[in-house]
Amino acid sequence: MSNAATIVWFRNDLRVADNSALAAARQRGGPIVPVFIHAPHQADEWEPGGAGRWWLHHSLVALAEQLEALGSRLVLRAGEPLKELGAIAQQTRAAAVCWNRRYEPELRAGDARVEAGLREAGLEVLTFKAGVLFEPVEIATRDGRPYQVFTPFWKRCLEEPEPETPTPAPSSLPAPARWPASRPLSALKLLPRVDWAGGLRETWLPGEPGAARQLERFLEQGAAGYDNDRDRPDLTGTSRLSPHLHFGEISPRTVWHAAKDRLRGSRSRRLQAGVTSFLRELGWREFGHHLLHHFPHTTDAPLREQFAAFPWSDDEDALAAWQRGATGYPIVDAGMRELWTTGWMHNRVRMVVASFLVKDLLVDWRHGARWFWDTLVDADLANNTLGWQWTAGCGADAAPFFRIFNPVSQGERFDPQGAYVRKWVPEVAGLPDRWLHKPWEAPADVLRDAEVELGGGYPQPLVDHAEARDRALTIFESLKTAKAR
DNA sequence: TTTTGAGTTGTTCGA
DNA sequence: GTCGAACAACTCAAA
Repeated sequence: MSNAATIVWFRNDLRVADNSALAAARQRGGPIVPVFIHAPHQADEWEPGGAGRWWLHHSLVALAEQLEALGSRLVLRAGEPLKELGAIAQQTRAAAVCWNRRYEPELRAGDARVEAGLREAGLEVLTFKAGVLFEPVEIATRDGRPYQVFTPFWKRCLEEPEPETPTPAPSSLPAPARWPASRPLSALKLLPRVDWAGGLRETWLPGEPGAARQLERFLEQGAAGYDNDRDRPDLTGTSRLSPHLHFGEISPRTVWHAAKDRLRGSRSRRLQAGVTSFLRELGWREFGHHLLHHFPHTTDAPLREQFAAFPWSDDEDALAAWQRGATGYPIVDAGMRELWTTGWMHNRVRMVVASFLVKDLLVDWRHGARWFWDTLVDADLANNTLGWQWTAGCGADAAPFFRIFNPVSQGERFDPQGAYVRKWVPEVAGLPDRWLHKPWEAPADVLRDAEVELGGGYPQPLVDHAEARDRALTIFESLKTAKAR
């Protein structure tokens, strides 16, 4: 055992439990220097948006508290990671730097440069798997190629050895003789200047304890019904773990094993089915990382190349109406407003609003991806890219081009009593269920009784869905013939 | 190399 | 109201 200090560089792993880098540093025996470096220009093209920065701020507060409870601290810095880590290593006489690996293209390249620089400076660098269940390079087809279809990908993952059992949080962390300088959190300027985050505060508890609580609550209350209820935005049928997973406040291994443990001693078919489909959703997260690792250009370009020629509309008014939840389709508007207020949107509704933007309004999926990126607290490059490309039909799925969501029938199917729409679109709340998802079809007297004025308090539909659908199908058709020629 | 089976989440029409 | 078929053709993954 060496007595030299070890730096643990925290990034998207803001937790002390099942943190491989932290556990390895602890094993080395010397003092530990936990560091977070705010480096907003690491990924120029995809800098975190406002909602993500809000979350990060609070997650850092929580991490600092966790570390203090273990007799340690969180050293906050801003600037070039290589420079900062080098300086901290000198001050603390550290011999090694540990971190958990990331998979986003630009971050991965940056990490490689930092690793090379630190080694050049004579430091040991140790990196670990902690953010995924299966690393992108571990999973390949028989031909050694990356998977592009989910089902065989996940089947293959399930043939792997079970993900490692999570390691518990260390019971204490030895402090260095002298702490290096740390900036105050406020200096990172992560919080919005104008406080628009009230809805976020009411909805979320960022940080490791909040993540653990959320997982526990989900496994107790949500897991058994997950198979059925996860599609219902009017219920709390989903796990709502996405932002916690994104910031690494809980590890996917912890989620995996906790979900499996929940099955122990239970013979409930529903619970079994719920846990299986929940784990499959974790699998989609894995698949997103797998694809982004192997196809790094897909953040900004379609995976299926013929889609590069898609004649997207540049209707900025339509995009703006979608963004502020004023399309005239209640389920779409409800989703967009939920997003704006809480920094999150139910997964089923994400598909509906995305399909509407891309296929009804014919707006480039990249505009949608950008908006989600800026407004989601769980904004994650891998998941966001996969989701939008899937919706647009240009992604990994061999997409049947006719898969166009009907915002009315989706609303009626998944928000049957209208609780979700009424919550987020109060302008139409007075309508009876029958007309709630299609106010423009309601008779005049029904509208009057419900105090709904179309084109006044609530907009007329931006487009006619049936016409929009035909338009989209025609364009998809032309893409095909263009390619055949 | 060639063949074969299959692909998260849909919609609409007509019986 | 419910159900099955049609919506085309392509690409992926495995045999």
